[in-house]
Amino acid sequence: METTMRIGELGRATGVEIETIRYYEKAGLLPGPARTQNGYRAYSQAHLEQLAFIRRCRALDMAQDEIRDLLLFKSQPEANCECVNTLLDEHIAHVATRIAELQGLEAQLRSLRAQCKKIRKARDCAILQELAQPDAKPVVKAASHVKGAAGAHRRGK
Amino acid sequence: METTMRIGELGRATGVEIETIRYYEKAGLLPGPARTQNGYRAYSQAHLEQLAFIRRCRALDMAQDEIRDLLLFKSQPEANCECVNTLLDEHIAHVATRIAELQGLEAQLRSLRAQCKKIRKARDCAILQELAQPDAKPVVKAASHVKGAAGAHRRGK
DNA sequence: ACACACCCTGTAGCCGCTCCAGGGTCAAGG
DNA sequence: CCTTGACCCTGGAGCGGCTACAGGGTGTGT
Repeated sequence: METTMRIGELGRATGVEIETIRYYEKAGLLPGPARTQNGYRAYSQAHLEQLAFIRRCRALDMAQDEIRDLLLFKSQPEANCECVNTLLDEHIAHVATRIAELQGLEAQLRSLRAQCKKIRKARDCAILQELAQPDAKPVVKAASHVKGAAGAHRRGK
Repeated sequence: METTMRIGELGRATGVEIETIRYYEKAGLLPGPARTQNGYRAYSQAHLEQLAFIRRCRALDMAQDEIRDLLLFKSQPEANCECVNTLLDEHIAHVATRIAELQGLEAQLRSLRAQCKKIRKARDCAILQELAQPDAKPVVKAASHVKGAAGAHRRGK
């Protein structure tokens, strides 16, 4: 009676790449499903739902740790949900912080860009000059603040 | 005449960790310095300036590729600086895009959070319920959009 | 003689995937 | 019966930008 699906079907149904699904299993986010005789993964409806849940959390930029916590809460219907609220609040705070950082960054970048309106020799480029100048505002200090964030949002593929 | 400094001094002077400096050398951002008899790195003033330049770029969240390009332009004073401007414009665009994404995210998170005002049993928690619901707006679609960005700004240490 | 601060190389880990090599399984078509 | 092709498996490497550690050498002071 239980309809099961293979990994490819599950991937198509959720829009998740096969390799990512296997990765979630290895990472302990998605429980390992039953196997058919030939060793293929046989997923149930519950797996599909959990995978969709994971993806929605990821779409909200939650880390695996956070998702694991949420899954745990979900599996304990009698627990009280304060922790969920707290987790979400903290996550929102992190996102807000990151936005503020990036906005500061953008302002700096725009002011830097405004230094050079016309095309000149690199030697005279005000942008390169400013980047080379040690006394350029608290830019360097900012580095430690942004720490761990840099290069994060890199262009896809 | 040339005052040289060891890696520890350079680190202190720039606020960059020793391991990071060695990493930049390996990554081709900072040229490998002369060595003393015992094999210690002996950095010149030029190294210090280049490292500071790199850190200012990193503080502006530029990728290593971008920094390498900038360093190249800097080393070609006769080239024209249009490329610098273009690079910066693209970088600004990326930052702006990321900000917009995160703002959308924040709005979603806040509306999700607003679902649960009081503390209840996890079973009844509207947040968990909404995350479990497949038809919750185009959240899932957003996933592919944010792709490559998730988990990026993780809390430092 | 020893402690201690500093330096070296090389390797592994973090996150969230993504991709690849090298194989097995199974149904349809020649 | 054999091949083709779509699908599946495992295990490992790679991305960026570091960070941390193991296991050693060097140089100064007590």
